[in-house]
Amino acid sequence: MIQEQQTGHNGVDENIRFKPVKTKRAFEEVCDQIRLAILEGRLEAGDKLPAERQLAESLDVSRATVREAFRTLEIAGVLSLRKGVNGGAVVMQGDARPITQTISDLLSLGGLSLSDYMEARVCLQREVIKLACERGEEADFQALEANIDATEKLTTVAQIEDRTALTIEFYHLLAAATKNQAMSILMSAVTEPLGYYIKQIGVDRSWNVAESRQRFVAHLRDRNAPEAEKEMMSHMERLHSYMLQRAQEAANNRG
Amino acid sequence: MIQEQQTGHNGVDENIRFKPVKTKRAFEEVCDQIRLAILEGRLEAGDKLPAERQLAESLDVSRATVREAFRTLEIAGVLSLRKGVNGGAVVMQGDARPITQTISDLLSLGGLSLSDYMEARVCLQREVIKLACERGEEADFQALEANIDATEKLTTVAQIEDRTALTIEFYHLLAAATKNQAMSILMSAVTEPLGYYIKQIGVDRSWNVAESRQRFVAHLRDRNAPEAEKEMMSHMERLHSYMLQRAQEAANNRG
DNA sequence: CTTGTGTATTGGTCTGATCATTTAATGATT
DNA sequence: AATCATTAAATGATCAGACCAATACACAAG
Repeated sequence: MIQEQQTGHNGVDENIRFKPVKTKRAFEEVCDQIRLAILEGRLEAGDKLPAERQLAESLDVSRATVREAFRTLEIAGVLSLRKGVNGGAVVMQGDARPITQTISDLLSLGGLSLSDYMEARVCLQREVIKLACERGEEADFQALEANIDATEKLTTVAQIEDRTALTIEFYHLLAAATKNQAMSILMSAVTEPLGYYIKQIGVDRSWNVAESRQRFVAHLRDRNAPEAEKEMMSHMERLHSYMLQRAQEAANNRG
Repeated sequence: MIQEQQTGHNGVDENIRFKPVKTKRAFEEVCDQIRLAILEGRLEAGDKLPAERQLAESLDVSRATVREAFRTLEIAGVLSLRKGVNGGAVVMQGDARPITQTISDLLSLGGLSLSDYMEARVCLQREVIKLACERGEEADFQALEANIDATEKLTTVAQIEDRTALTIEFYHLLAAATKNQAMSILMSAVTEPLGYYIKQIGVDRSWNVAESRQRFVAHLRDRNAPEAEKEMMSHMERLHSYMLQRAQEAANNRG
């Protein structure tokens, strides 16, 4: 049963690398064709693809196959499917949600530990702060302050959902101040899954977040990256240790 | 056509917020149920779901609907579908590929600019270097050096594909040295799309990358993060300006 | 011009069948 | 007894054709 190591005695397996055989399924082929068309510029955002029935005939596959391909690309944020006359599959500009979804899935499936996740969040945040300090405009700072004000107004327990949404928005606004779309996307992807945990374990009410955030924004406005970073880091450290602790408690209760 | 602002004259639209109606499709409902089961721990990695035919009956939907749900979760890396006896849908630990795919899609669709993308890559790289300097072990450094050696051996034009693969692997190995799964995932997601561009526009052959990488690894081994960062940054700056230039040329040729 | 009413188009779902692949059970061969 | 080829059953992959449901546009009514 033990496969003998091929050590070159037949002369051709030193440099030849075999790739595992993977027969492609029909819907994957359709996906690839569409993605290739986009990559090569034959399709671009806003273009409408043929109707399912028509495309199925063109590609000589069943409608179900086209549907699975469309579904795949819809989930990926590449296509948008709309019903009705003048509906159909339209090419989008792409969507960051799949990234967020994947992070959430990895967290709930155990493919990613909470502590690794949160450390990465801190790392990203550091870079976001640097850029935001450099490029943030007055409008960005005002948006952040408006967000803090709005959050302070929501104090009742019933409003925890809205409060959480505002907290997440705070990080979005901060990321937007970097003027870098990629940083915004990554920061969102890494922030939104927090919402679930916050809802789950509640917030640490022993501590007023608003003050810390106000100081933070003031540092941003001063273009004082080190101080802004320090302020944010102490906040995040507190949040993360609180979350890890609560997660640990929950695990103990289960086990 | 201008909608009159509702200013409370009918008394009930001040505090009531309406959410847009969004009728969920059947397959989405199935997806949600499976994801919820995972989140609540009723399903976990390794578990096998009922066969399509059986689950369709349980949920009182058609097989096609179950299929679209399974397909969605398979693409997301949550499920693995296997044919044959004892096949079926098995829950996985999650997969980072959807993130990479999404970044690629965003790039090719124009939802993300090449320069924003590359800047984010630099930012992430900085953090990766910090952590790798802190936590990298001798085995990590040796793996990096082995990678550099292997890359140097591939010099012919025909081997550019393998060369590119090794370059991408270099960044994976570096990310692995952080001992942080999330950083590895993000770095991979942001590195792999490079492969396409490198294949497309070729490499800058006027410059020996291996030397730079060797110096870089030496700094890592010395735990000298600032110098390692400096070395890597100069490399990336060169690479990125080269890529932007070539991308610009390509755009000019098209337009 | 506005408003309501059809109506054709298109994605969403269902039913039911066949194909292809994989594994396990079976049986023949050594 | 061990090994190998054969067969059978389970399961995903695909196909075919039908109907449902939402949508936008044309058109009639007021």
